[in-house]
Amino acid sequence: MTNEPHKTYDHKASEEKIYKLWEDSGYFAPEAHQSQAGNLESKKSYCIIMPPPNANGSLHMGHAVFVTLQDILIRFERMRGKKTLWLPGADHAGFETQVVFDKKLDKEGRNRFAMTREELWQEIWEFTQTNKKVMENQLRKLGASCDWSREKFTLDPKIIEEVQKTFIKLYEDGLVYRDLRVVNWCPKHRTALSDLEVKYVEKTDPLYYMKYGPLTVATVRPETKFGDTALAVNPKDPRYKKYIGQEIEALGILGPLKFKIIGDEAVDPTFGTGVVKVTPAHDTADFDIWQRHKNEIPGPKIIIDESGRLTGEVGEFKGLKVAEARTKVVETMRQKGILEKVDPAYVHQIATCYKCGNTLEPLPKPQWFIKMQPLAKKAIEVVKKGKIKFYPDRTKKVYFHWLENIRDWNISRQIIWGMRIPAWFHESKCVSKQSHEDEVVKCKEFVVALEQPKCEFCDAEYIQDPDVFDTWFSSGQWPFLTLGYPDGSDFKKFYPTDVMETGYDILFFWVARMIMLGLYRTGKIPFKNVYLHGLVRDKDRQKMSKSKGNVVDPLGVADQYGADAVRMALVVGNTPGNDIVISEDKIRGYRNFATKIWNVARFIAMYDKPEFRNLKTKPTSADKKYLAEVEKIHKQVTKHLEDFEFHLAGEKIYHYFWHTFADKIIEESKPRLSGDNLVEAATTHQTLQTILLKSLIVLHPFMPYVTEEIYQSLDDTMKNYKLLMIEKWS
RNA sequence: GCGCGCAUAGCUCAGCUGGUUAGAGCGUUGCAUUCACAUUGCAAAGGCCCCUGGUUCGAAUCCAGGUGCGCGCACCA
Repeated sequence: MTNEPHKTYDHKASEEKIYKLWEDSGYFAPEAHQSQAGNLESKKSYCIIMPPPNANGSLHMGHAVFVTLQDILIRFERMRGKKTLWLPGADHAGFETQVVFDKKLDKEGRNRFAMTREELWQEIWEFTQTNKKVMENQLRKLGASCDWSREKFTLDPKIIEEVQKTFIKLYEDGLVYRDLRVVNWCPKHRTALSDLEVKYVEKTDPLYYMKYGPLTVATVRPETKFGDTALAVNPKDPRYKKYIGQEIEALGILGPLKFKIIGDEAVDPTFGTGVVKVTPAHDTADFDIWQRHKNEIPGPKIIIDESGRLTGEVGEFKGLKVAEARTKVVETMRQKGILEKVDPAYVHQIATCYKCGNTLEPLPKPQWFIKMQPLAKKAIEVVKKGKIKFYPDRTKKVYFHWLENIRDWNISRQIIWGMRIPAWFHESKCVSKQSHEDEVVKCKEFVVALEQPKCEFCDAEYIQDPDVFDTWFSSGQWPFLTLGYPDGSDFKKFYPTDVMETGYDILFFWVARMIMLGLYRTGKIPFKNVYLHGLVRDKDRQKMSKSKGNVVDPLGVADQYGADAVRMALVVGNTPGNDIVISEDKIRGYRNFATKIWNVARFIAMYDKPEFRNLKTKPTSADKKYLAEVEKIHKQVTKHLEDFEFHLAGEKIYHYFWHTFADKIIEESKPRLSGDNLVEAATTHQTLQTILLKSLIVLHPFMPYVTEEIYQSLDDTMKNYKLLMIEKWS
């Protein structure tokens, strides 16, 4: 330290060097602990599976949050002597990545629908591999002490195989089924989406009242008229009771029509006219009505295609986009006198694609669904019994609410970037035929299996389902997949993991599904604790977004102010589960704190004298008081970290170090240090050194770089180990 | 419609299971200093702890209601 000329901590000179020191030491891996004598002989293990960032871009502040919090926990537990494993990974992020890649193609004037599956796959593969490398280095820069030797990618062959096995098991247990349903279809992306991927937005639209013979129907979607197969009323509605079971004649746009009128409880007599047109192909509620009246009325009549244009028996409207068709249909109805009136400002919620914001088109599609209720029941149970704890505790109410009302999960996606579904369809139409024993045999329509099956009865081939899994189906299994379930030794050692730390925005998408699928596949909970952090916002509490131009790039500010400063800014003042406010001012403040730490260390080193070594020090009562004080802070920080109160832990040590240690203790020590009484000076110096070391230990999980840099410059007599990273916490 | 939250200094927020003069950071205003600190230190100003009622010896803290705001879920055409 004495020959260190810099007056400030130079993070640029330090970070890369220090990270290399850590990584080369091997202590990111849990195994290293066993070889370390003394401190790290504990048998206790501690594991966090890192939420795998999507390999389709670079890291943002949200990633910096989880890196910081998880690294704090890992470093804390490592110093406490546990065999810590923080397992990193990356997610292929099926749909998300395909959307990002679509945009890239768009810029280049290309289109994925004009590419072969193989070409597209290969290009996206390379794209994700490049991103993955970038992200790995960004994680390093932020100081993540994770075990790179165990890094996983969701498309590793072993992982794909296990995911497919889970699907097969679900199928064999009757929890996966294939069914024709009206699904959430995005006409832009041309894939179905799960219910969670639907974003409802409020919209004001005209409500059109259309005549159907003697009755009138109110709708916002007159263009779906061509797909009507019946009318429905509430069976208790006195106005319409008499019509039930009857057939009415109506003037349609393309000519006269006949509709049967049915009674169904789902019809709300207070809405509109109390009469509903049943369009089973293009409305989920209508589809359900049809399901209940299958033998009375015709089934889905498709008049809108996958790109959101009119198709089928729609006359001159064929090929029009839905919005255009609506205008023209309304115009035609007006001319023909079918339109009774228009309520111009009807406020309602419409389903949109969470990615592109386009209106979703409900379309009937056969898809793979997971029956969620049995899985949800167990997932509720383990949390109710306290086997999994939530931080903050209130988040579990939200978790219960969702699980208690859960609906079946559509896991089919009509994209190519993802894991293929291990289902195989019979090539040509299944034909019944006579076997040699005059029995009627039937080829199976589909087979669920890892390998391509052979048909027992004919020469036709089974072709694999072109669809892929919803990405969350694979990430929902991430904890046990990454640990090498079922036979991996890591699985035996580290599962269930200790903490799942992630953003509250993916509680349903990810956390709940990990619990359900983890329980289902392994019979055990995937983790013991769930810690949820909030969304990152700017100093005006605005959501960060590129369009607002308020995005703080974590790597940019880390480069400017140091990773330690960024980490600290993400911790202090941010309570569990609440949104995280960050600003450059705040980061600058913690850069100054790093400088403060640096100078405290420099100051103490300045007063180090070789002759102190031979003196017997005599701690005064003031020294003892100071030492007790730092011990108390140490205890408090320990408790806060055990309770996942990062903000309190960070603030406490920050405040202590600056305003007690630097401002008071050091200031008061100055006269003694420079005085003539050597024993007094040596004692004082000794006390300061002890406090410094203790502080460095407590600060290390939060600000690993500057603390390690200082530790490296300390005299060996003070240290137990070569690295602060593995110093004894207490 | 159902559910979950939040309302504390100019701004962003801490204040755990109720207990002496309500805290931090940033900002503002003075003063000091280049003595380890591209600074830092000392000090000051600034709050009906949303409103109303209740429980209590005592409430920012617990309960009820109200008001305002945020978020999540939801197949009313």
